[in-house]
Amino acid sequence: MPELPEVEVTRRRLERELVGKSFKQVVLRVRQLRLPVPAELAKILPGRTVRGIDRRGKYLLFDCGSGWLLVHLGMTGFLRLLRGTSPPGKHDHLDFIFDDGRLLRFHDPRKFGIVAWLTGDPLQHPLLAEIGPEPLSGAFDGTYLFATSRGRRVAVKQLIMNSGVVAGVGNIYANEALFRARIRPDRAAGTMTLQECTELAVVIREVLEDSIGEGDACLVAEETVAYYPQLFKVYGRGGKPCPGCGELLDEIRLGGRSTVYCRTCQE
DNA sequence: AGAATTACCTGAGCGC
DNA sequence: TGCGCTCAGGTAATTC
Repeated sequence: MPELPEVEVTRRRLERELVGKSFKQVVLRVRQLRLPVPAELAKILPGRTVRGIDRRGKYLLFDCGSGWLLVHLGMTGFLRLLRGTSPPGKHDHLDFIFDDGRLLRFHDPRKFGIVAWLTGDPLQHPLLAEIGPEPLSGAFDGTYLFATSRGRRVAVKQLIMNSGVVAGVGNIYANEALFRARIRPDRAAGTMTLQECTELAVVIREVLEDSIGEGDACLVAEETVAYYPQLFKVYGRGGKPCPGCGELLDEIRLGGRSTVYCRTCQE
């Protein structure tokens, strides 16, 4: 389940490997993802060079000159970089073949991903225009979070998972950040003090950066997927001892999402 | 406007 | 062995 750190690690690796390379061919096998993959990609991309790769939230943006290839990995998607030809497996929906023989393969069993072609300013595209500040940027801090949360009764965890509030914070890192900030996930967002908002903004950045660091450190040769459960203090550990105090962790559902916290350490 | 709910999709795990 | 159910969850769309 790619979250922001996994997407960022993928971005860094692909940036190293693909910038300067040109598309030679695009193979579309399954086009029905969350949005239909435009068939024109097969005509638009060949001959274009990857000038750079950016990220906005969990979206990857391949700068192709006068247009952008947008990729979202959804829940189960990943991009695999191969050399030469390789028979596609189940759920290998798209291949991007480069002029140096490299093959970038989009794999996504659940088909929640998106592959789209954007012209004009990509940040003005409807999929990206309403996304909140990047959590690793200076625009996301305690002052912003405090101002944004005033008067809102929604649970803190749901607030920070709202992509319009802050980009790219999914269920795993929302749980982890709230544990680290010692804030209960079901607190009404508007009850947070400025100090708590500041702490929360800091730890959100920390959990994401820690995970990115871990991913950078153990990049495997072919895969560009990353997922580091050894870093998780609470996610997936409901009913097990709290790493802080040893009490058993509570697991509840918030907005339909699995939510794990320590009733002793978080308030 | 904010909050809650639903839809999209497949594989894994479970009870029977 | 297999059927039906629930769960996993990012995000857009829809409804309240």
